[in-house]
Amino acid sequence: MLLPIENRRYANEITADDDGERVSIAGWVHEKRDLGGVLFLIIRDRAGYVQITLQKRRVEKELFEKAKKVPRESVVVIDGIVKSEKKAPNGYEIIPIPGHGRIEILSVALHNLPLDTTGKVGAELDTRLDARFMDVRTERTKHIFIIRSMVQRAIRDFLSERNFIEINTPKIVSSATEGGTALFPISYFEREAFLNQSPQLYKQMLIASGFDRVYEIAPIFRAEEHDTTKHLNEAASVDVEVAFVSDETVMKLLEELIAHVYSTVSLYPGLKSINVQLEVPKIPFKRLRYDEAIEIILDAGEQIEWGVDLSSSAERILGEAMGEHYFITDWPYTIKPFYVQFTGSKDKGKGKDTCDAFDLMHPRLELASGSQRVHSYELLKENIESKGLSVDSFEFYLNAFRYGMPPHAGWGLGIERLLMSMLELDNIREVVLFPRDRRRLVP
RNA sequence: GCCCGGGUGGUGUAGCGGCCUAUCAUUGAGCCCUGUCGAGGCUCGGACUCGGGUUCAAAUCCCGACCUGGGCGCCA
Repeated sequence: MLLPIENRRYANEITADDDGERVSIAGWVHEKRDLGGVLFLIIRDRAGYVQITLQKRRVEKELFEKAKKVPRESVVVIDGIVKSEKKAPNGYEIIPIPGHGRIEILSVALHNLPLDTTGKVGAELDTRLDARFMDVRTERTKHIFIIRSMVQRAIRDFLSERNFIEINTPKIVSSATEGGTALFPISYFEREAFLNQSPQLYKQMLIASGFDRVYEIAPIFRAEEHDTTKHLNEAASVDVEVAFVSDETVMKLLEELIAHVYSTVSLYPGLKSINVQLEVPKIPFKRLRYDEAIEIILDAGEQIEWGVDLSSSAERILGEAMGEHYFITDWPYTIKPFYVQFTGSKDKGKGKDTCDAFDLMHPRLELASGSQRVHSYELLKENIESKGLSVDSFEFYLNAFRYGMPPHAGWGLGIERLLMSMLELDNIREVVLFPRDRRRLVP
């Protein structure tokens, strides 16, 4: 390597004040502007753009020709002097050093790029996903994924500050977590196994281990054939479980987490290239009981019976009525999983048995769901049986409830849904680098 | 899984029976141009998803396959 590439500066580490300094820059050739006697190369790195200016009269002929011929999106290193220049973008440009000046091409890009990285010509999502590596070179997409990283870091910071232990649970499992969703079967040596739909059972088992506050950020897999803008077959979930607390406590934790994530992201300057105005939601979020939600939906003229899950249009009606984040609480017991705590007395006598479960809703879609859990071995076993599931296949889980299991509550939050709702994106695939959906397995 | 749209140069599009030897932008090649920042000007190259059918004539109409966008269902 001829150039000091490892001491290179990022675009945002140079200013007009560095006038006269010798620097090296490494990146992709974003644009070339050939004016005949002067040639501008716009080099893009992770942090931004730097203009390299070559004046035909002042540089060696070979260097000028080389710069003129370098294909867009090629990777180059440039060694030059910073020159303060009002006419240049950002108020400075890099001038290759006379006599020593050099532009080294580290990797030549093919032409006929799969998509335009400058934003002049758009591309459809499908085209972008096929060439995702190049799509991430565009401003908007790059910032979406930097924000995704910020969000995950903010969540980890928030939870570890509150004394949570980050855990890792298996993604290859022997049986379904809770029924309901379809699982992907895989071959595990001589046996059949599945990809995990949720860490639910394992995080609860760790509550019995004495880790009284746990969380995991990990993929979940759902084999549903849905093909919509808000579903994925592989998604990322933040799962939290807390011992010795009620559902109300974990709801507070959840809303505080959401507010924390929003306020962290709202400071990010890259938001403007996604064209979104981020308002930190006010907490506490409104609480809406399931029966109140049903009233609102019926008042809007939509047919719905007490005891069923909410349809997409029902969710929309509620979203419009609420206008901001809200919780739906007191769900019918029959539509929630066996590990959810039965409320018991709240609606006694009405034949409408509820449970201590909640969903966190954004006006556009559901973000999270959680509950107070059953911690009695007997009750849990009974629930598994009454939901028509096999007690035998849950033995490994039930065992954890027989030797000292504290009361506990928790939730699972979809990271992609949080991101798409926060960034006002129409398609959940926008926030996944390499999404897995009904049709897409590559790249 | 069901219902409704759509597949035109690398990308994004116009055209929707004959005027298509297919529009425009961007990209690429070449030329002119010393301050561009969506640089500009001129020249050139590059496409009708595939298969079958209707018709004197198909990018255009019909059928099938594949791909794709949206809605519903399922689901988080």
